[in-house]
Amino acid sequence: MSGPAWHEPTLATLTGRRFSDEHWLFEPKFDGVRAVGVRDTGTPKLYSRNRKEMNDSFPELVEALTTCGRQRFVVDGEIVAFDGRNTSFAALQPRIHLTDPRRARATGMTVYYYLFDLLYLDERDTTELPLRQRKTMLRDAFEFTDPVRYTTHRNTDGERYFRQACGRGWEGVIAKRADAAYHSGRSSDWLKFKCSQGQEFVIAGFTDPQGARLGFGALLLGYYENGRLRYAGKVGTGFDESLLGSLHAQLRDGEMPSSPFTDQVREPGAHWVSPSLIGQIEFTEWTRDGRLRHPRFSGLREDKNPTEVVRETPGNEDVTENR
DNA sequence: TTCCGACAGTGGGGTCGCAAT
DNA sequence: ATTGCGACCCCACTATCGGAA
Repeated sequence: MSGPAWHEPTLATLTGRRFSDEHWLFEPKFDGVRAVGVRDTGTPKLYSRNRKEMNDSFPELVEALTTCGRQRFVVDGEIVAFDGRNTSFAALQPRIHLTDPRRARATGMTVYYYLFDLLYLDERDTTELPLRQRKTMLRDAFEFTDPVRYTTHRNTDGERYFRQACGRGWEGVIAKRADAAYHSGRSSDWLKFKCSQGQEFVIAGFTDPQGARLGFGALLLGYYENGRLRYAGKVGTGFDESLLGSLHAQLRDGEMPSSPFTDQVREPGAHWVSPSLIGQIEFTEWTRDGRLRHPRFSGLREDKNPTEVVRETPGNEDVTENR
């Protein structure tokens, strides 16, 4: 890199392993949009993970980067909006695609740019330096005033930090190897510890497969509320080929002509099945529209009656479970 | 030889922009 | 005015293949 220029960001690898290790440090996992900030003396640019320029969506962040005291730099961070105390992708979403900076500002949604890495400063490419050193340089290089913020990290006790993060309703924690150079693309030097949710859902339909897919595309999921079957969205991942085949056979046996849902489900070509199978589904959160976000299938549940399947909320936990 | 990482392909919710209806 | 579609954001997961160990 001869000057400050776009650099493909590091992507963290999901892991179920939690650990504490003196060679690793721990950061909050934000629920926002990844952004690489580049300035070569002129107007700073904000780029998405796929190198799409986002200046028009976040004009106040561009402005803040202009006045932060440095002429030539490349930084890595996350653009976030808050819903209460926590970062919220849903809150940010209406701004992401806006192409008119005046409209972006007019949304009234306050956004912040949390910086957590430094790739270039003044005349120097810093990507080969160890992470800890890059972070120190980053912290010292800029005047952090809203909406640009420095991302604080923990040096110790990653497991405890993870538990606290989940308790606060965060998305999770990113663990980073403290002595590693900056690596573009997917890397095992950065690991995601995700706080996940899961519960059972009734399977009440399925969609046709696309392309080379076998069996079915996705399962249509529901839960009972006051004796009526509410729609909770679809799940289309988590199956291997044999499960796609065997589940599809079971579903065909239970097919029925009309929708068992009380909600209108607009799903062209959907097949309806009598709600007797129950699936365990992992997901990140409920969306505003009552659908599952990032759902994945983790198995069939044989130990429950479909009518017992309800939407679980904090304080509405099934006391027979010990998750 | 076995294992691992990168990649392609399938699937999810949501939003905007634009063309077709 | 409404609807449908693609292109983006956020993703999870499986299958495959080639190179590293």
